[in-house]
Amino acid sequence: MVRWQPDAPGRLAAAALDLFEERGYENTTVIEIAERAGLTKSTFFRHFPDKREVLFDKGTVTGLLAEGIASAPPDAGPLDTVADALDALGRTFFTADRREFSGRRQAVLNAHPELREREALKRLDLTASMAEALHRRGVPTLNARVAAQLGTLVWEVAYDQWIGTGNGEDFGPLVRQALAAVRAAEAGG
Amino acid sequence: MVRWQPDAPGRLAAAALDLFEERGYENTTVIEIAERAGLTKSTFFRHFPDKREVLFDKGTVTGLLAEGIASAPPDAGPLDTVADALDALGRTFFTADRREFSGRRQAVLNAHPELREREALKRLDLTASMAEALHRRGVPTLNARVAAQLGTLVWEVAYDQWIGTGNGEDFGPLVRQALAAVRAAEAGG
DNA sequence: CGGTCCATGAGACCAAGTCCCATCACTGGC
DNA sequence: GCCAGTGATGGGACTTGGTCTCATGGACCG
Repeated sequence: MVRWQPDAPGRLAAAALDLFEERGYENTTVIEIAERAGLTKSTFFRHFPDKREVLFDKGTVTGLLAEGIASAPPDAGPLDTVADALDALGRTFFTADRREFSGRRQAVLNAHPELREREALKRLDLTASMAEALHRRGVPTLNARVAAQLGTLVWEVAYDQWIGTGNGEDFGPLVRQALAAVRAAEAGG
Repeated sequence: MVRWQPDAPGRLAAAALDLFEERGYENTTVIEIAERAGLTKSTFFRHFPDKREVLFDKGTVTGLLAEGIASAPPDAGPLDTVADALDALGRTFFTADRREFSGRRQAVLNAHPELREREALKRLDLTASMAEALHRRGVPTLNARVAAQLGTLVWEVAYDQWIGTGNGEDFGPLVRQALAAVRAAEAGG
């Protein structure tokens, strides 16, 4: 008989997602989230810096992406490097078992301005960290920023597809497909 | 003798910027901002939906940019269209007399995560509205999104230059210069 | 059996944000 | 000149997010 149920952060996140779906973000209290997870407000704020953050994970994606960029083939161009990193990220993070959760989460994020705002910040930081990682590979600053902007777009397109796809398609092919589409649009635009 | 001093929102914004510079965003209370402007908390929240918003203006930039895109020469390519719109925006909004204020404001934004977060949301919405405006001109969705991403980068680069420039250079030339640089980087990346 | 560690609980406290009602100068009609 | 309506402001109660400090009690180790 254990005293504490395991994985308090995970239970809090699950409870929060449930409640946000049921009553909406602003009609859900932190205390209610904590209670549904069998915990208290104190414990909630010990695991998450604020209410919004309960639906985000602490920089793991950013870190993995930066690693992926660093360890891409040295002769790859900037945008291919980013695509490689996204592909690797998909293998370790956007696995089939996470797809349903990601879809529910994304729907909630889209529906609530406060959460969209947090997501916007994450995306900005992600783009900046991609550019920085490319720069560390020797890509000139502005080229790195261009590739990061386009890479972010590739990511958005692929992620939307991944969530929307009914048959559980893998993330990697979707990335490559999105990359090709963005390149075509770039050439034609 | 008038009862109310004019331009309450402006006075609140000025007071807020002063106080954020002096003591930092999180060490400044909404009540203190209101008092410095000779007003009260009630009035503050009547003019701004929340504390962060006091340093942002209500969608005027987004609106002007969308207009600029709609009224660009019909034969211009997507990215040129965006650059045109940025140029027009510079003439009506980023005027020389606003440069010092913009610089102070930007320094404060950069220094405080909560404000950076709001800025990130504004930027995301701006990019989305650019893409939408381009789409209304007949640009295919993905081409529009690519141009919006690159246009946002052009804007960032030009805006940094504009703020950093000591001799009060006009916004328009900085936009064209940034556009050329981004295009060169795109070709070389 | 006893001490230490660590995740949690409890509750006071402050500031952001909402809401409702009072106030008071200005305006226009009579 | 008086009176009613309008609109920006003030005041204060109230909820909730977020911080902080201290207490609790099981687990692990000797």
